[in-house]
Amino acid sequence: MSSVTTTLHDTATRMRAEDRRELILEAATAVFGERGYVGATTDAVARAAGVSQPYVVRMFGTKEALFLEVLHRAIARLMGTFRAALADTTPGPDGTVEHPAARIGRAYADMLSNRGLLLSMMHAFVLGADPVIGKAARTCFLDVYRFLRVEAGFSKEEADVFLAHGMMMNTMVGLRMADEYEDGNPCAIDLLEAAMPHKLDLLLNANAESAPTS
Amino acid sequence: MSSVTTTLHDTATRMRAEDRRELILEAATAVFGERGYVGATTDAVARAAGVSQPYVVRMFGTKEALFLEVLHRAIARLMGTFRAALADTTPGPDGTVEHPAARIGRAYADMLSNRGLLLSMMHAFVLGADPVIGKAARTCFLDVYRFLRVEAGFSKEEADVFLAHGMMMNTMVGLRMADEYEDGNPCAIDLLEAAMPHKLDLLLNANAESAPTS
DNA sequence: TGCACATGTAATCATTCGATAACTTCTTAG
DNA sequence: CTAAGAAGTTATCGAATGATTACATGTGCA
Repeated sequence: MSSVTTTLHDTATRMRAEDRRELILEAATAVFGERGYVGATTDAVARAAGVSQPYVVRMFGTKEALFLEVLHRAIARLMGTFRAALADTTPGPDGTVEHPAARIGRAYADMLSNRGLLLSMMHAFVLGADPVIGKAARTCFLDVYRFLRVEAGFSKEEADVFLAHGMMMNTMVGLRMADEYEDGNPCAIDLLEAAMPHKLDLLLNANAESAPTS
Repeated sequence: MSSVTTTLHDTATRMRAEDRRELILEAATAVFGERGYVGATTDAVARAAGVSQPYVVRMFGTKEALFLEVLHRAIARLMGTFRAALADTTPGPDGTVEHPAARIGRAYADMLSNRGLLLSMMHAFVLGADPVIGKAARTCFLDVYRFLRVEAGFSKEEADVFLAHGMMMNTMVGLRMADEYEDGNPCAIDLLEAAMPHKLDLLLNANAESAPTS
């Protein structure tokens, strides 16, 4: 068995650094989302990515640099998804094209399944007091706001309502409120129906996905 | 000088444990709000409260127990403020009584000055994966939702909109977005005007308050 | 072929942090 | 006045963690 394990391990190693980097960033997004910046350990990221802890540190320099890259990639992916939704003007089954706000809102709901991505952002958003992470988080949030106002043409009020509901949904994800829903807690069911109209299935699917442990 | 310092120190010590407990909880609320549950250290709480680190640990048992008490006190204070606003039916200067939602919304805005209180809650809200803190955080959030629906008579949609904007404002506080506002960042000014209509002064006042450092 | 570089790992270090133990000092009831 | 308990500290420990160093191994190219 040992030889089999060793063989499997050997065949799995020796990846191009660029690809390994992606694997680690993917794992780090999940771990940071689950435990937050301080609570996540470079060792947990390494094990989730299947590499050794020193390799993670050496590839990104510091844990802070790794988190910043996770944050920037999360925002980049969010904005990429938004831009694609904004540009997608193919008519629906009824022949009409949805309003831009509706298309972007749907795109956001689709991202609910990527818990690590949204929660890595949220963890950054509550670390404004950190001189490095706080500054980066403010810049990222303002980038999203600017996109909504300038590129998507949202009014102040539209952008406010959109972002507010986004923060609300992120909070539901962060709280793992779907756990209470699945436990049959009637108040939680009521709350989630209120907060995630037509999007509950997406949240529950996200909840079903496994998260890296230990 | 040493004797003076010693004297001052001596006169400041020897408080009733109950009062000292309040001091520590107040300090812990600020520290947890600024650094989060994992990032906050019992030593930072102790120094902010003017006591030794082992005293903090022994009084509350564990850091986790201290955080849970901070969280529950924050929610209790929030709900107490909401209940007072709901019960306060004194007419305004124009002789009319505000709608309950407007009164509670104003009460929430008044709490923006207590950054530690709101952010300790927010940090708990993104730790849903923690078996102890996550469970407590879900229960607290559901208590607030139940209050809005049952006691304040909010509809599902009203509660959703209220909570969503609450999460949005908390995020602005967590991001220290007022720093960008004060730096004159036009996008930040636009965002804060959108997110905090008629409440910007309260956020900026909160920003002016000093936070415990080191 | 063989060497130079890229891809990793094992071992270890210094710090930090929560927690515990043992001790000191003040206060107060009898 | 004095013992007993309350209030609080100093010293210290063990575990966890980010980072560093040195080393091993596979791989492509002249």
